[in-house]
Amino acid sequence: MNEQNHCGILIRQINNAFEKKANTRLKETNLTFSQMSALIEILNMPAKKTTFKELEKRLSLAQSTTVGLISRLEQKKLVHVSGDKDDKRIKYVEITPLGEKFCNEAKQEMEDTEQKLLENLSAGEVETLLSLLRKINLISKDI
Amino acid sequence: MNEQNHCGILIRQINNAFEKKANTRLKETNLTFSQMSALIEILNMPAKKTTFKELEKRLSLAQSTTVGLISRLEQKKLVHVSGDKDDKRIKYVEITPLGEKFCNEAKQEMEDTEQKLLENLSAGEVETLLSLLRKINLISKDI
DNA sequence: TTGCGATTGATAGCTAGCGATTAACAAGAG
DNA sequence: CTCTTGTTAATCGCTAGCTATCAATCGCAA
Repeated sequence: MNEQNHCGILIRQINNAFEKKANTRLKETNLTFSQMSALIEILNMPAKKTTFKELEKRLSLAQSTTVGLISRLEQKKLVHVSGDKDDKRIKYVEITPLGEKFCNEAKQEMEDTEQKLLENLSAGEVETLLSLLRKINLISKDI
Repeated sequence: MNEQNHCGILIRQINNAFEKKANTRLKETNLTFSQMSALIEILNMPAKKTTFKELEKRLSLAQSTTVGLISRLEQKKLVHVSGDKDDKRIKYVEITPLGEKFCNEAKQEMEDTEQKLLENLSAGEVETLLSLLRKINLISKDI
């Protein structure tokens, strides 16, 4: 019925649907999908700490979006924000133990949702899809 | 460097990056990516007309989001809204000639952006990707 | 006919995302 | 040292998306 051939529109629809479902499941954890994605990215960094600027690049977000996101995480005590004593422009964001705990709980919910999204694909198809998505994700940062 | 294995997060990042770029290019057309997606969907319908409810389903949006989106398109005179004389709950949205003109201009900009996103993939890889995305898009509506 | 469940749309209040602008600061050229 | 250029963060005003809730309407069953 809906034979969509535009890659951008397809990705947008899948993203909207997935995010909606993930946020429903995440509601009990008091985290949004976006907030969880940020926490996962911080956890992947050495010392579980990074700069605002680096996080912005990793998440493909605008600078103004990153500020707001971190601010909401800070209010919930899930991250700790600090300055750099040498370069006063730079700010760091570091995950707290509470943040790490919440993140791990939430990650499980998201993985369950992913499972459902991919359940009609074979293991090989899933690998192919992930590999192609990783490839265009690299390009997408500077098109 | 950034070895992301979560399908949901990958899709989210690609979508953010693509939407950002597409909106930049679309700025001259006075349309957003989201508005253009809606216009394309309406154009695909017989008589270039559909109900609010049907559009909502096609776009995988929430009902409240659809109302706001159509309202902004109506303000720009790109769609025309009307009621059903039999069932007073139902509202129709119909694309105007102006809307069709804007949509076609904007579609070209989006396709150029898609071209860039996919330029590192072979023709076969693009087909594989689209086919897998279509497959999970169908599932995504009811996970 | 009345009344109840289902459907459809509207509204309010929130997070998330963007661009544009401003401010603070760093670093290098002269 | 001063000026200029580039980098980083903060803020404002907007679109977009969501849930929850309310209101109107329809259809059907009793």
